[in-house]
Amino acid sequence: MTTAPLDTLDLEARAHSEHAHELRLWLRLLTCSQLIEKRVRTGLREQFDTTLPRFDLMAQLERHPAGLKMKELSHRLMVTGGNVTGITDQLVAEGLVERTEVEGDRRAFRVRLTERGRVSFADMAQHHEQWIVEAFDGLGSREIDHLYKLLGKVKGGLK
Amino acid sequence: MTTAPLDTLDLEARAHSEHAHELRLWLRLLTCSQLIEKRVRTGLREQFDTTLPRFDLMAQLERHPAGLKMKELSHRLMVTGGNVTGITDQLVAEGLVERTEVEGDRRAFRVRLTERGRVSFADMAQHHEQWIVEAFDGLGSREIDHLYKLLGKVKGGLK
DNA sequence: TGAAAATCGTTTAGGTCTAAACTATTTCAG
DNA sequence: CTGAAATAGTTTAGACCTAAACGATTTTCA
Repeated sequence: MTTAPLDTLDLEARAHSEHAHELRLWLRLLTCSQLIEKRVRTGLREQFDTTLPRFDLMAQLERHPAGLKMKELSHRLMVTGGNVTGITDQLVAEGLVERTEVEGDRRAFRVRLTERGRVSFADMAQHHEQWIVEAFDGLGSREIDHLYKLLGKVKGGLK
Repeated sequence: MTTAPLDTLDLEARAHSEHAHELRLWLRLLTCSQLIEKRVRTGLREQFDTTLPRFDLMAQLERHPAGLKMKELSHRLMVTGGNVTGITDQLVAEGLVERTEVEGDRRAFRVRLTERGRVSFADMAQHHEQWIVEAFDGLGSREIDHLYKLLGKVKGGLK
C-alpha cells in the first residue's frame, strides 16, 4: 500500500524485463562459443596432444610467414604478453617455432614457424576446419553469411 | 610445370576456399564472445573485487532459490566438478553461499545463496546487465531477436 | 542379500591466463 | 648530450580449469 517499496520493485522488475533479450542473447552466444571451443580443445588434445592456445599461436604465424613480434601476437590473440611468452617458450622447446632477431631493436624479436612447425600445423588445420564445419552443420550458407554480418555489427559496437 | 605438386596445392586451396565462411564465422563468434567476456571480467574485478566464475555460480543459485547440487551446478556452468568444488569453497568461506544436506543421500548436498549472497548478487547483477546491454548497443531489437534465433540453430546442431 | 556398478563430490597434477612489478632497450624533450 | 618516459618482453603470484584417480555412498540385479 505504501509507494516507496513498490517503486524499487518496479525499477528492478522493469530493468529485468526491458533487457531480458540482451541477457538471453549473451548467454546463448557464450554457450555456442564454449561448446565449439570445447570440441576443438578435445580434438586437439586427443588427436594431436596439443592445446588450443598453441594452435591459435601457430595459426597466426602461418598467416604471417615473415613472423610476428610478441606484442603483435599478444594483440592478435587477445591475451597478455606473459601468456604469449609461456606458450612461445613451449613451442620453441619443441622446435615448432623460432625466435629471430629484429635488426635495429634489440628489445624485440620476431617469432616464426619452423619447417617442422609448418608441417605440423597443416595437419592440425585440416582437422580443425572439419570440426568447425561440423559445428555449423545446421545452417545454410545464407544463414552463415547473415550470422557473420550480425556478429560484425556486434563486434563493431564493442570498444 | 609438373602436376603432382599442383595437385596438393589444389587440395589445400580448395579446402580453404570451400569452408572459409565457416572459419571466418567461428573466428568472429569467438572474438565477440571474448570481448564481451573481457568487459564483464574487468567490471567484476574493478567494481566488486570478484570473478566471472564466481558471479556465474551465484547467478545459477539466484535462479534456483532451493539450491542446486554440485552435479547440477557443474552441468549448468559447463565446467568440471573439481572446478565447482573450488569456487564453492571460496564462496562458502566468504559466507555468500552455504552447503545444505540432501535428505536421503549422504553423498550429495545442495548449495544455496545466503541472505548476504543474495544482496551481494543483486548489486552485481544490476551492473552486469548494464554491461551486456552496452555490448549490444549497435543492434536493434529485431536484430537481437534474429541473432538469438540463428544462434539457437547453431546450438541445436551441436552435440 | 550382497557384490558389482553407478553416482556424488573431492583431490591431484599440470596447463592456461591475468595483473602487476620488473629488466633492458629505445625514444624524446630540454 | 642526457635523463625521463615509453616500449618490448619476462617474471611472479595467484585464480581458473581440466582430466584422471580416488573415497564414500547408493543403486542394481542376480
